[in-house]
Amino acid sequence: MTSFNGTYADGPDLAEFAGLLADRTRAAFCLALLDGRAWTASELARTAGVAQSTASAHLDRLVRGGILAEERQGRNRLLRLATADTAEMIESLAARSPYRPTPVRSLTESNRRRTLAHARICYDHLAGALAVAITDAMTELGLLAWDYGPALTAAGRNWLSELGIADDRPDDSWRPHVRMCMDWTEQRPHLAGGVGAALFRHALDSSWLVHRSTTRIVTVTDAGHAALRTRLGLTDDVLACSAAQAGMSKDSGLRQGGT
Amino acid sequence: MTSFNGTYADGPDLAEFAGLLADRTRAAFCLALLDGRAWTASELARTAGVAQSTASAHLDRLVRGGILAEERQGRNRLLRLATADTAEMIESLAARSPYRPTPVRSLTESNRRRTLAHARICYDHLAGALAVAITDAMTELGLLAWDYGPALTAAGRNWLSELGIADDRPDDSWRPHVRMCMDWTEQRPHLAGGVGAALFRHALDSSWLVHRSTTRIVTVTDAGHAALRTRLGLTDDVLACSAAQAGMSKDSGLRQGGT
DNA sequence: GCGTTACTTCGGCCGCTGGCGAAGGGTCCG
DNA sequence: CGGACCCTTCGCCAGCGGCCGAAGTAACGC
Repeated sequence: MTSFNGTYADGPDLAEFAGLLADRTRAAFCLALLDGRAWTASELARTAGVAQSTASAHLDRLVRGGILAEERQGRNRLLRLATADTAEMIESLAARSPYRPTPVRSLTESNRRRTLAHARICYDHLAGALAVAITDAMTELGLLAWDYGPALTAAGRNWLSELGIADDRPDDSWRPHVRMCMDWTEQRPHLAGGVGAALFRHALDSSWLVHRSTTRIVTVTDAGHAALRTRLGLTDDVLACSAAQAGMSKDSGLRQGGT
Repeated sequence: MTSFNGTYADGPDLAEFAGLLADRTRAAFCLALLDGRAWTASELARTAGVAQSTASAHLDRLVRGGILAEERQGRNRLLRLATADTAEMIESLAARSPYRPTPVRSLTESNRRRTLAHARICYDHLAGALAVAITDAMTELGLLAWDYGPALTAAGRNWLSELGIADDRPDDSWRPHVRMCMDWTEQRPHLAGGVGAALFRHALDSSWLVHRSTTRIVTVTDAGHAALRTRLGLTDDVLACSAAQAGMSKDSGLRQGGT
């Protein structure tokens, strides 16, 4: 008698699905995979701080539940988020989730967080303060309009094609090509969807941004500084990693790392 | 050592948030509340088939987590989904969730499911086969365009204003006014967002549709039949509740119930 | 072939979470 | 004021679910 749920027994089993994400370890996997890469099982295990055996079972569940896709490569098990759509859902849940603060343990830790909050990868597009600033600037310049939900204006489409950005279709055609993604550090929307992804790809290809592949951190190159300043009117204080602080040495080191 | 999650310890606590929905009872509450009404605590308890004490604790958690909003009215505790946004999120999770079939226990049970799959309320808009058909018809007639994600065309805006539908802003202005909501019975998108809600409201106001308040079931009136046929070209087989079956007596009874 | 590496399976442990009913506190109504 | 009703608090119980480590299998490289 403890298990019978009367009227609403049939229908979608929301609890089961949500249960997939309702575990620290599995959630850590999904958040890590938000960088869009494919990870191996042991990388994920190490990141989440659990034994391989534990990770293995969790990964089974996530794959079976359709959240992750796996690909076997020899003795490696490669895991990625199943679809862009899935990433979108996880983002939106993450934005609603309470922030779990952890005491800062070191200076490098502090730097990591600051750079992460400034610009990071969010599956296939850019997130963080910089992403929000870009979105704001595009609105300011009349490239984005918000009247009927976020959309590119004619000027916006021109702007993109001047950059040589192919305006390709999103994989799921019924989903908006221009979409907003709630930024969990800024609690404000930033550009996502097909256009957001295309713009991010362009920024990487043009070496405006550099992505060090082991983390989600993205850094702005000198070329990126110039481009974003002239094309979007971004100011230096937005482009630099938040208020000038320690860690500039690291920053500048990374900045000249642009290919 | 069992609880330390290394690198990803800080950041959004996705697991905690997902945990709110990862319980049969709490999920049942949320799904029930998708009808957009405010329910009392005991109504919810009864629907989910748990003791009041159990429900009380669950409701605390859901309110504390920001999923539900509560309002005390004398000795009653009224609960509703916190925002339209919340409803949207729950819908989207429900659409991804596995369908949990339950053996059909009776004829009325079977009828209930059939009518629910045909047309039901989904927070502030219409869902079910009828909603999908309406969306398809609007696309067919060039009222909706999908090129850059779903949007109203100029013709669509005219069509709405001919109906006298105020094209009001959604509460969250950064979210698309025209949005698609994945239908969990049809597994195809139907119209939602501000426009979807306005259209549904109009349909109720004009007595095209009738909503019996104790369930999520919506039925089409004779006026609704006529209107949807002439305005959108819907055919009778879509308008009637799926393939002609038993239960017509009930149907016709409801249909003439239009105010 | 051998050792190494990557992942999986198994058994056992522990703690969290959800369940109940009984009793207690508000609120409403007659 | 008394009874009915709605909700909450409390104590207790049961079971699920996550964790680990050890042993087993499968792939790679020398």
